[in-house]
Amino acid sequence: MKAFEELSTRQRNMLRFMYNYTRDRGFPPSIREIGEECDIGSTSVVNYNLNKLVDAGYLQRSGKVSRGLRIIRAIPGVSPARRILPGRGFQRVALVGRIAAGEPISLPDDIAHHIDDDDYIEVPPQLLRGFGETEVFALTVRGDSMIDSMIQDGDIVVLRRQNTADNGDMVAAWLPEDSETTLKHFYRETDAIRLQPANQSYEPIYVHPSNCEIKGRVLSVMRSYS
Amino acid sequence: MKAFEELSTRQRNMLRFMYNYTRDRGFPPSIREIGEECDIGSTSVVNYNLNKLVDAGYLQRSGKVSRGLRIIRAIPGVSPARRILPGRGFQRVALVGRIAAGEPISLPDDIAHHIDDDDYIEVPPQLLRGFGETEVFALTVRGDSMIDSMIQDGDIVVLRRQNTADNGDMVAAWLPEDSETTLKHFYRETDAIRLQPANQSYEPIYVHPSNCEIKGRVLSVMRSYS
DNA sequence: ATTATACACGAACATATGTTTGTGCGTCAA
DNA sequence: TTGACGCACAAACATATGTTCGTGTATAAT
Repeated sequence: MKAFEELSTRQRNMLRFMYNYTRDRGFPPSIREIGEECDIGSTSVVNYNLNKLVDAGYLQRSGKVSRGLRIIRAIPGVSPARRILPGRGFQRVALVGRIAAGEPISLPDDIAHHIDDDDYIEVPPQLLRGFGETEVFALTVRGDSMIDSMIQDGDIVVLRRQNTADNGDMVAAWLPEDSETTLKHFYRETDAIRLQPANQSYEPIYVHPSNCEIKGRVLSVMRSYS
Repeated sequence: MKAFEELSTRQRNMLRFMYNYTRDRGFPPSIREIGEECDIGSTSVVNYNLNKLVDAGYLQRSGKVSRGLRIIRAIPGVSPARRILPGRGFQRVALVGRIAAGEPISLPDDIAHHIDDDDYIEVPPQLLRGFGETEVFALTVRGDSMIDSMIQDGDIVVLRRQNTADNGDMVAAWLPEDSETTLKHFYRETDAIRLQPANQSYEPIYVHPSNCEIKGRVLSVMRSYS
């Protein structure tokens, strides 16, 4: 159970490479691929150091099977990023921008296209309500203008991309006439749309349907205190 | 992009096997292993159906590389369980109870002892601020009494167990004389403690230090809209 | 009947890949 | 010196594993 710093430079490089490779491709590298990347001429040297890493408690090996490697201990200097297997475990959600009262929400047309980018946040399953990675996105809230909806500066809101809403839904709405973006509970009245703050001590807003573009439904909010 | 139910029984079995195998061993199965498990006599049949799964949008294949498989779409009926790669990924946090204005926070003495229980919530790393599983716990907020601190009924607050606080910290405090629990920003003044709501439109509370037991520091809040 | 298509089988093939063996080069202790 | 040990290299070896080919059997469309 050696500490990471006690490993040789070569072994640290190998670990990092294996980690990144597995994260990016979904399966571990072969011995020869490790050698190539870490400038090791001979496969036996890779094999030798792999066994060292097993002894040090970082690796599991399955004998005789190709790519039979598994990193079983956290190593510094690597980013977790995307999951190897999809599922209702944790999901990465594209953090596509920010929301503030005075500016429209600008959404890239194709959220799925965002997949290759770096701006991601990991969201626990309870907060996703069953929706998939591609239909969900996240925004950072800027300013205190959403305070009547119990959302403050720095909060991250997770939304599902949709243009309609049911009564009672919390939605992100763009009000063209007011040049306002807001997060409110949606209620369709006979002649207007009522946007109801989450905090009872604030008054609802009434807008004409033509002055209310729904951008998405709010699924959840995450806040971190510094 | 076929739905899971449109796949043949054989293909569904293959997907599930690949998923479980990868989850349990850390790397994908070989073609022959898939065939053996799914009662397929010929490797070419496995190969054929793997390509079908690629067409259906469930799988990625890396040509010529052994075990070059990656499941890229969630499939029903499998449990995520352990992560393939270790890391500062998600952590389970004990959900030890609830907090409401009228009742004290009751914390089990040993949070670590709670580990075997079922009441857990998974928290993304950003919200833990580097603290470990044993020093952190979570509470469900009941009632609207924390509304001045931008926290509403149903919210889950993650706290670090501690009895002191620095100025500006958001803390969970039990006020014995008032029989009140509250979440506020903590400020030590010359003669009293000021408990400042997060929402500027509410007034601070001043209490005597003897009437303020700090239970923990609030690290983050999670909210899910139904 | 004919063609096309989806799916399945077995066998042969090519090679990607883990394993082993022999050797050499340092450092350190006896 | 000597020997042990950790680490590295190259080459040969054995096999695990992806790929391809020829064939067969249904079912549906023409």
